[in-house]
Amino acid sequence: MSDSPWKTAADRRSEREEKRIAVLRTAAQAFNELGYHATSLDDIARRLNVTKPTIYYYVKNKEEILFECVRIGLEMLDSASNDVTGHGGSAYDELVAVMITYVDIVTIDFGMCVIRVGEEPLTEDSRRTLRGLKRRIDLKFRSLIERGIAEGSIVPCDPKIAAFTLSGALSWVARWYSPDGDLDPAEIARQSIALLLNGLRPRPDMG
Amino acid sequence: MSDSPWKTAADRRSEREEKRIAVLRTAAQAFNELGYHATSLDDIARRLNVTKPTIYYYVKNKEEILFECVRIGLEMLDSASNDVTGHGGSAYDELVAVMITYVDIVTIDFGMCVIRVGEEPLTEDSRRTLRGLKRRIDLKFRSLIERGIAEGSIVPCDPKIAAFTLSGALSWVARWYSPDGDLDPAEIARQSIALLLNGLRPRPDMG
DNA sequence: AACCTAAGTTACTTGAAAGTAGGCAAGGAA
DNA sequence: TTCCTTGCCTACTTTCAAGTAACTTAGGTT
Repeated sequence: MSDSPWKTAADRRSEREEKRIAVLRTAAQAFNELGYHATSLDDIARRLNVTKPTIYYYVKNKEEILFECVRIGLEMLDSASNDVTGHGGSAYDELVAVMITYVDIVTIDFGMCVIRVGEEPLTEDSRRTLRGLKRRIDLKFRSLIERGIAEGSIVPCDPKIAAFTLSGALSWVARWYSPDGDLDPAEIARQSIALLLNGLRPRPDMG
Repeated sequence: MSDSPWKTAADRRSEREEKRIAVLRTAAQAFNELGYHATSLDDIARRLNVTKPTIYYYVKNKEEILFECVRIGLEMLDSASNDVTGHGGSAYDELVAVMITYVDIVTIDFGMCVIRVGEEPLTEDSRRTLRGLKRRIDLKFRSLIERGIAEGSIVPCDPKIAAFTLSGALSWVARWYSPDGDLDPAEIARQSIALLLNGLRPRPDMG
């Protein structure tokens, strides 16, 4: 690692990439606070201490910004759920691990953008691409549930509806969670997941 | 009931009110399909076979349309949850009944608008009013849960997080449910609620 | 007959935000 | 030195949908 004050071409490329990510992350935060339409490119630029045309130096247009935010959020969810898989645990254990990381991701910028903003403002083309990603995540949930049912570690149920119900309960956290509130994401995740695992009805067994 | 072809003043008043509701309901459907911003007043007018200024004859502006759609949806949720209460059942039974009607409501126009569109496009003033209504519904869930815990019909848990988790799981139905799909709302409600009540973990007891 | 009101219409204004044209400064390259 | 590229700016155009002005027509009222 040289500490030369001069930048190589590679340095400049990665600086540019960092700035692009900063644009996206700042936009994601603004979208999450104000909504997509209520956020102007001037707003985003102001938060970055630059002007609007600078934004266009890093991204094609506003639509691309949202598309990328949601795509990154979905990639995070997808890869997190893959990382957790195949560590030799039961399907039940893996599902729990996936659920925990799911909450972590949807409570911060890109992940939150997936839930709060969604793909509604995008063109049909972009939506199709993102739906593909969503589907992969959904199938991950379903297949874990199916495996769990087969193993006996998960109660028999319709895996499709169960997957929607779980992801719904966890996604919803992104809508009401506030970093200023008195509940931190880890605690929320713990309790919500406990409810989903054990149900509202008391169990005679204490296991 | 006279069948005179002439209309009384009361007739005309109620016809006007019906038309206003038609504007709101049509708008809600369009909002649910396309989103608030992607729906122009011209779109709504076209669906009603009139022109845009006609819409303004029935409502003040676009914001009022959304406000009313969400307000009506929330009123439906609130009054449904009150109707169900106090029939002498356990808190658990009442909660189940509330959950069933909750799904019914959020899968059709005004109710769906509450979840799919939300209040993000509104002014802070309107949002405050609607948040008040939402809070009442949330407190209904919480108090049922608290009562259930006290009675022993519901498992001990944090009522706040539990209420959010339940309403989240059920609200999410409004996001993926499609009338064209092969799952009808009653079936969805039955299965999701069963999962929330019993949990993912198998129970040794078959009760 | 003269008039009013309800319920529409056509044709316009307006405003906000997306997106663009073109300039300028700094820093390395020839 | 001269020139090119990068990165950012000021100032502009464009677009699109919300909202409005002012007319029309049909019925009922006096």
